[in-house]
Amino acid sequence: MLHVLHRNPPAMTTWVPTAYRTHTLGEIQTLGADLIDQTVTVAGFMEANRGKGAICFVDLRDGTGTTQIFLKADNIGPESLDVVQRMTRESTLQFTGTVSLKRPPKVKEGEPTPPPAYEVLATAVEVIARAEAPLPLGVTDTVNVELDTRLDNRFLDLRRAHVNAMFRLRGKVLQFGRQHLITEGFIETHTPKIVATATEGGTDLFPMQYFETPAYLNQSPQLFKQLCMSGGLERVFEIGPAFRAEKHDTYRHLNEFISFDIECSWANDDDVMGVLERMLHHIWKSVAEEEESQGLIATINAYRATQEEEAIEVIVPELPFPRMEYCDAIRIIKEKGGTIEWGDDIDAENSDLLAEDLPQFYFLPRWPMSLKPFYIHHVEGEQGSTDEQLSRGFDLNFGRDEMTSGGQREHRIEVLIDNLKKMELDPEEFEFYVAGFRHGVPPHAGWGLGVERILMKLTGAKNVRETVLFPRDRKRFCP
RNA sequence: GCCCGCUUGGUGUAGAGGUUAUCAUGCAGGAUUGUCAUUCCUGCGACCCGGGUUCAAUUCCCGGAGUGGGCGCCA
Repeated sequence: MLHVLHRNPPAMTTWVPTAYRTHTLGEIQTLGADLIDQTVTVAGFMEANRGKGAICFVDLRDGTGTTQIFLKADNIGPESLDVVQRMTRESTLQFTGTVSLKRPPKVKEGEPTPPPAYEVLATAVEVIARAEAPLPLGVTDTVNVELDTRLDNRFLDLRRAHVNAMFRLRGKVLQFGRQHLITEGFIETHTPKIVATATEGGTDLFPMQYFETPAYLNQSPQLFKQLCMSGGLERVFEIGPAFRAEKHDTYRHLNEFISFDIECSWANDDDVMGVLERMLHHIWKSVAEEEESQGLIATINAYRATQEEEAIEVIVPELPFPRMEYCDAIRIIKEKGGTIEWGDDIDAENSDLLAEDLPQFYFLPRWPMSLKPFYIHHVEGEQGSTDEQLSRGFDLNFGRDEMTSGGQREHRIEVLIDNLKKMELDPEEFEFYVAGFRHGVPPHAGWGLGVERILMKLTGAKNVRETVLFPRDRKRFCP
């Protein structure tokens, strides 16, 4: 039932009364027994009104839950009653009244009686903003709405319980991830988003004007977080936007996304894979165990049930995550009949073959150096099956989808300059970066994780746009 | 960028070369009701744009626009 919203705030949250309300609607339910007969002022969106006669019921919704407002002509006056009865759905209303125990619904014999609920017996109403009708999309309607229609009217879409839950869950995921990294000694940083140099090779960037000079929106915090290592910050993380002007159009790509990045000194690729799997494990475990997060998942599942979609289940991944080295991945793909040669990138079709046996998280370490960017470290003597140089770069996949790429970074300045030249990049253009390696630098490693892709896996979203408030893609940058 | 599909009331859909274009949801009005996905009655509201074929096109063909899926690339 869609009206069962799992939005009551956790006990630790304090909702201080504001100019427009003395209590949240969630509080009316959670504190109801103590509030009986007290006068309260509440405010919210009118989800529905029932009753055209001498009485009327309003389902009022705010950010914490839904509560029924009971109106009787005797209490509120015939004029106010009429106003509410004629009110359009999703209008914002403010009610003053007394808290009372809601009469229990009639239940069929044999069915359990629901727990006590509370309502507000209204004595006054204030229309704050009347909603125009019809709504571009129904907030509580059971009809399916296409993603494009939803995104055009995102503010209304967000009022839908399962969509709202998605973004609350997004906040939770960021909170749990942040929490974990802090316990491992990482500090939160921010790197610039306006950059002078093409970050990793000069393509696929959004150009912009910086006063008199051309500049770009940064595609990744990569080079700057490495400079933090040279600066002795030792362990940093950043949760921030990255911009890529790639003209892709798929369920998992955005032109602006939030990158969850870390960089860690005195560490190699294996060390930061450990950080990554511990962090993801913590996020999944927290979502699976924390009451409020479970409520959000339940809200999403309640909606999925109306769409006849399978319920999502938060399966906490076991530590350590499986590791499948690049060479083994190539071998397995070939065994399964996939078309691939050593040195090729692993395309979607071949990823599907790997995902048959590894449907959840797994690491793909030790890619060929030729497939990795200039800043990735390699160890001489580590050769693949065709004798070519392996790198210390890795990916983390969830089934067929790439979640993360990371690796140990090249801290040897001669090798770094050599890499730049081999990849036909001009070391001069990267002078601001290369300079950071001239006066001592710790070996270091790190990764970047797509927050939206994590959310997709957690919530069963089939399109990454579902996990972003106002997604930017090839065709959309408004709203 | 390439390949494939789709476009019908506010939303989401069914459908046929020709009669009043289906259903759900919604909206308006009414009856009933301490309701709770209320129920019942009445009404409202749609064939993406341009061209072509045809006696007749919303339906078939071509083009455009929009949109969805797959791929490349990536997080």
